[in-house]
Amino acid sequence: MRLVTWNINSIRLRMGLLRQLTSVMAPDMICLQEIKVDDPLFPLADCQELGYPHVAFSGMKGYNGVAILSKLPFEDVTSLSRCGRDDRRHLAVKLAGGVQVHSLYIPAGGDIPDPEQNDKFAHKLDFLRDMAAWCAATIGPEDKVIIAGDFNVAPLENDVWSHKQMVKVVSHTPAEVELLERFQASADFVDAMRHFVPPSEKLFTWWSYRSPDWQKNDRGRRLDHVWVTPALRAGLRSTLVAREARSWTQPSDHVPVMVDLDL
DNA sequence: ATGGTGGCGCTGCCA
Repeated sequence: MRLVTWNINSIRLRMGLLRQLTSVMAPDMICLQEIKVDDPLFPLADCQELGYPHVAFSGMKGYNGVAILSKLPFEDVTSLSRCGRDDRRHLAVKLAGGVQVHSLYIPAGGDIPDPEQNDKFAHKLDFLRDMAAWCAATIGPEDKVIIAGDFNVAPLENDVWSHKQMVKVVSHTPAEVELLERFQASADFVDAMRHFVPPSEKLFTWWSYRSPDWQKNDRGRRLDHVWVTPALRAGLRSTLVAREARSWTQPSDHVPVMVDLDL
C-alpha cells in the first residue's frame, strides 16, 4: 500500500497539483490537511475523478480541515474533536482487515513559545496531551494503526536547518518535542520516515513562503510525519519526500510525504 | 533585530 500525506493548504486552489501528485506517485491513499473548505463545498466529484472512489472529509470554512482519499474501501469514518473544540483536525477511517488510517493536523501554535502568553501555544500543547491520552486509551498492542499528517513539530536536531537557531522557535522547542515524544510513546509508534533515513541526515518537508530563495538556503523543517504501530513495522518498505513539489506552480509550503508498506 | 509570503474572503486571522 502506498500512502501519501500532504498539507495541501487549500484543496480547491490546488486541485491541479493534487492531480499532478496522483499521476506522479499513484498513491493508494492520500491524507490531506488544511483543506480549508466547508463540507458542502468539498470537491468530492473531482477527487473521485482522480481515481479515488472512497473519500472522507471533515472541513470548516477558511481554516483547518482534513480529508482521506482512497482507492481501497473503508468504513467507520470518524471525525474526532480535540481539546473540546470542533476544529476539524483529526479524521480516521478503517480499512478491510482492520487497519486504521488517520489524517491529523496539529495546531501550529502561534509565535510565542509560552503557554501563559500565547493561547495558541497552550492549545498546541493541550492537543499533544490529548493525542497521547487518546492513543493510550484506544490503541492496543496488536492494533494496526497509521497516523499521518502535519504534526507541526520537528522533533530531531536534523529535522530543522539549524537546531541552535530553532530551539526557541515554535515547532522545535523542548516543550513541544517532549509532548510529541509522549504522544509517540503512547502507542509505541514507529517514525516511518526515520525508519529509513538516519537521524544524522537532514530531512525537511516544509519551507516557509517567506523565503523566496528557499532552495538556496534550504531553511526547512520536518513538520509532516507518518507513524505506524509496531504491528506494521515489519511491513515498512520505503519512504520518499517529494521535495520537487515545493517548486510546482503556486505550491503549498508543505510537500507530500510518501510511505510504501505491506499491511 | 526585523520582516519577509500566502490563503480565505472581504476584515483581519491564521499559517
